[in-house]
Amino acid sequence: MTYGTVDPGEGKGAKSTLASSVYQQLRDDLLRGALAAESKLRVEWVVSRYGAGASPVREALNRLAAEGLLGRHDQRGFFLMPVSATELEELTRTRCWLEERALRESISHRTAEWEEQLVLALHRLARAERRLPEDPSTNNPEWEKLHRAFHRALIGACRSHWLVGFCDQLSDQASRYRLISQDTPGTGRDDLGEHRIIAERTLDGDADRAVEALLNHYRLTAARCMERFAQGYDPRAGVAKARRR
Amino acid sequence: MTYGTVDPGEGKGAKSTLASSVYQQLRDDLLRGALAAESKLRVEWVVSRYGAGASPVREALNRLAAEGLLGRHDQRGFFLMPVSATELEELTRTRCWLEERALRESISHRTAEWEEQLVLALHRLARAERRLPEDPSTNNPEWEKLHRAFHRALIGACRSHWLVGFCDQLSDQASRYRLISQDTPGTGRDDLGEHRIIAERTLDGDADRAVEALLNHYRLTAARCMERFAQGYDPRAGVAKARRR
DNA sequence: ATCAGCTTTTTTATCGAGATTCTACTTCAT
DNA sequence: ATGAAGTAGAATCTCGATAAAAAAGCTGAT
Repeated sequence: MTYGTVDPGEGKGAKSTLASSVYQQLRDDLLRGALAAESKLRVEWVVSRYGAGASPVREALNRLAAEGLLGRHDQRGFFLMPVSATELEELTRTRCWLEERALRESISHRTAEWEEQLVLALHRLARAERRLPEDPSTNNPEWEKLHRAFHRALIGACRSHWLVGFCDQLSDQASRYRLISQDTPGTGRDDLGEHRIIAERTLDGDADRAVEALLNHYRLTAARCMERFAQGYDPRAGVAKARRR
Repeated sequence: MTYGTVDPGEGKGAKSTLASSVYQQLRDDLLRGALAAESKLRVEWVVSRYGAGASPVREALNRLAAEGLLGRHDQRGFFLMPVSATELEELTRTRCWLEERALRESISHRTAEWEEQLVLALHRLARAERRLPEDPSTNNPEWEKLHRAFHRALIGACRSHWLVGFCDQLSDQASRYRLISQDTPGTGRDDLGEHRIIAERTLDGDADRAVEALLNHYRLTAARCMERFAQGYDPRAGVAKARRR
């Protein structure tokens, strides 16, 4: 009847805390779009789902709220941030501003090591399948990871961990929209080709055209989400009904 | 002599939670530079200082860590983020990138209401004293608040709450550096004049020159902090002794 | 003296119960 | 019916105690 009867060992998290473990899992599920249907996030529900006490769960929720993936009203608990077309627009706009700056700085301060990292990231991305082989209707988490790593590598030489962090944060938000809206790849789009062009121009030091390709990449993705959004997305996720105080 | 022995009702925070209250107070103290001498932040210490249980305190610490004001190592607690010259440099650089973009967007999407807010913010700032009248060696919290409000108003029309949030975050960090290094105003610097010029050029729609003034403003402040830093700042604050793992 | 290994002390992280606050529902008067 | 007031239920938030982990202290051999 020890404390963590089942828990801390569960899986791999050898020396991490329960709070961090819940944080990670919940975050993954958030980005995966797995929870977008519910607006309110009751602590008790999270507790029973991830098998941890209220205290670590609350810590995890607080972190996620500070990151903008959840919302919080004092004495009224936590809720999933609603999704909307205008929010997606604002998100994309901001993302383009920051990523442009980051990419330009990266290019103008490039190092040999950074270039190698980028080549590597592209290669790995090329090797991965976007959809799961066994179930082509589901996104491949491995691809998602490599995709993020590629974009991360792209701006890795910008000499600002702040800017990198902000881009990551926006990237998380964008992922959420993309996976919620079930953006189906392959439909008249050459994912790999787009990334290859971005990398090529970047490695060539052609900042203007690299930025152009990168921004088009983001805007195209956003536009496709918007479509799905408009046509048939169940708006249950947006029900947060921002209540007054 | 505890802080809020009588706790939640204390003062005005009628319907907020203890966690939020601790968060606010601790955050203020962090920015005020009041705690910079200690590197480690023991939970028990915070508990006894702010008069709340461990759970709300931990929630507050988690929020602050997610914001970058604190650091955290699993199973090893929280610590104050160390300060350093290179970090200040990186911070300033990032800040200039983001604020430039925000100001340009604000100017090119300006509205009458935004302009009025800006005029108002400048007026209020002009009325406030930077130092406390009774003790000229201490910064006036009221001025700090109005100063922040001014810069916030400046970028208020940029149409991105994300960008505004990022700028706020960097602004917090910059405040911390400024107040830690005890940047003494009045020494050969016309604070109000700088802000007035920024506002004028902004209201004139002269984006290029407004940005120039704004960035000079930030860079000058950073340079003054750096001086203080180099000459006589007690580096106890930076002792975080980045321990491996 | 120095360092590995063990013991003690300090600190962090977690749980379970209880107090407080909000929400939903019922009742009653207009 | 509509709306206000009161009540029962559910959820959030908080505390105090306890387990787990890390840090500090100690012993003894090389």
